[in-house]
Amino acid sequence: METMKRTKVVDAFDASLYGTKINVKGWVRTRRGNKHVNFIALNDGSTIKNIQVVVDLSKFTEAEMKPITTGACISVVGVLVESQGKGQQAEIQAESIELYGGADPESYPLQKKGHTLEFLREIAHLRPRTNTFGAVLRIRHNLAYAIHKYFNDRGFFYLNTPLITASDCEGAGAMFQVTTLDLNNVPRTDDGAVDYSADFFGKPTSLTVSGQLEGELGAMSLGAIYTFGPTFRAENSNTPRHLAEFWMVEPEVAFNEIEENMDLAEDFLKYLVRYALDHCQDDLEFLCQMYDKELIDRLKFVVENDFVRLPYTEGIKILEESGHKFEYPVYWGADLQSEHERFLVEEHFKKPVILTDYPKEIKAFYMKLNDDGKTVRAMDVLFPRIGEIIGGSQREENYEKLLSRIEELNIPMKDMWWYLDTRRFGTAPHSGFGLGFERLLLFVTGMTNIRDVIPFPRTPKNAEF
RNA sequence: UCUUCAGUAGCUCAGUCGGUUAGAGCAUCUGACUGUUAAUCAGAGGGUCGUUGGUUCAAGUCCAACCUGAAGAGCCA
Repeated sequence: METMKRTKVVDAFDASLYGTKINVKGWVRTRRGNKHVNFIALNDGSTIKNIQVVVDLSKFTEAEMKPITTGACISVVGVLVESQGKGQQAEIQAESIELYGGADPESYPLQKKGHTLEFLREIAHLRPRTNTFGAVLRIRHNLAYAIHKYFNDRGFFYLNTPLITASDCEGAGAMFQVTTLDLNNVPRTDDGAVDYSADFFGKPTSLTVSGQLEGELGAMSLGAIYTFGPTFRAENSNTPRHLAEFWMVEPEVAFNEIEENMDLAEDFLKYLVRYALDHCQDDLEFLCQMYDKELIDRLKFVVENDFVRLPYTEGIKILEESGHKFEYPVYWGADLQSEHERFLVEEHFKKPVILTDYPKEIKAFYMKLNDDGKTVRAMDVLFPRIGEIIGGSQREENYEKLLSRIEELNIPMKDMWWYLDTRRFGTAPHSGFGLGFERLLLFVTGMTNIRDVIPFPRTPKNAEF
């Protein structure tokens, strides 16, 4: 087989290449035909499109063709031509084919017919070879890149916050413990407790549930930072919106007040959705056609319309006066349930809503108290179909007020002196928020289960791949 | 974790009132077909009916527990 430079499938639809000999490599999606001519649909992951390889069987032996089945990996050299058949622009007239690896058709689990998403979750190691997961994972990459680009272009610095933390009060749910102790022979102190002084860090440690507290340190020195990394929640949540390991984006900006925080969140979300529309057209069209006919219209709607900004108190009033029957009661001071959020976003306003100024009792200790003494400068961005996509706030910058909230809530702060130091030394107003990357991907791809927008989902009782 | 639904061929499903040999489509294999488009046509092979226990002359079917999956809820991003 002659050696020549490989052409990616995504680049093989260039009409200026017609008539030239090229080399493509990829995995066989289907092969069909008769005893004179075969057609191979070849995909290399560079695009959702397959390139059609036309094989004149008089030029190839039966032994050469037999292992070219769905799932096999081959390298093809041939002349790229405008397709003689309908259904594709270009095709390759095969001159030589090298088999890299066959795929026994009796045991290869992916067929050319459709599979359910549930079945594909059981073969997560192979599902990126499907159109759907190829599309989702290409969109995921593009949005990850867009996040870095957005912040970089605006002077934010990418801050790497720790994944292993010794603080047990990040305030966002159950944590996975990290230890090198022998669990079959745990060292004990005299009173029978686990002796963590013998552990790797000399104290109990966990996987982080949020980079926010360290992010605030970054904001109070570099001015504007963002984190983008994995976070871990040991909650026993079994829903289509929760993962035990997920990726979170957390910008934190010194001197931003809550209004500027909202401006940033809205502009950021619109930028990301616009980026996907501009750069992932083929993949979005596929997902739109196969799963959700209104997907692209909904994405455009979000980009083109202002988000509603609504104080919690007014939201409660709308819900109370709606006449709508809710399973959970609505009253001032109640945390909003999914049904309440959905009513506001999907039925009342019919567009994204930023809900602000929640009662302090239902929000985290670090949020800035309003002058009314009852509400805090929190903001949740609520999206249609997926609910809360962003949660954020202006942070309490006053040392005494922060300390009294910590005491009110009995938060163990013995390991958090470093966080309080930001308020002791050169404190300043600052704000930030957290965006669940997979929640964003649910919205942008139209997928309905969060396990289908991350390559290797981690959920209770599932860490197979 | 709670509620509901589901588990039958490699995949997607049907299986009546509990009844004697377990059904289809697709996939796979064999053959046919001179440009296919999830190709088409003909034939063949393929089953511990999630697991365990129970009721019954008889269980894929009824009962219980457990396992697994999904949807809704809670928690949250």
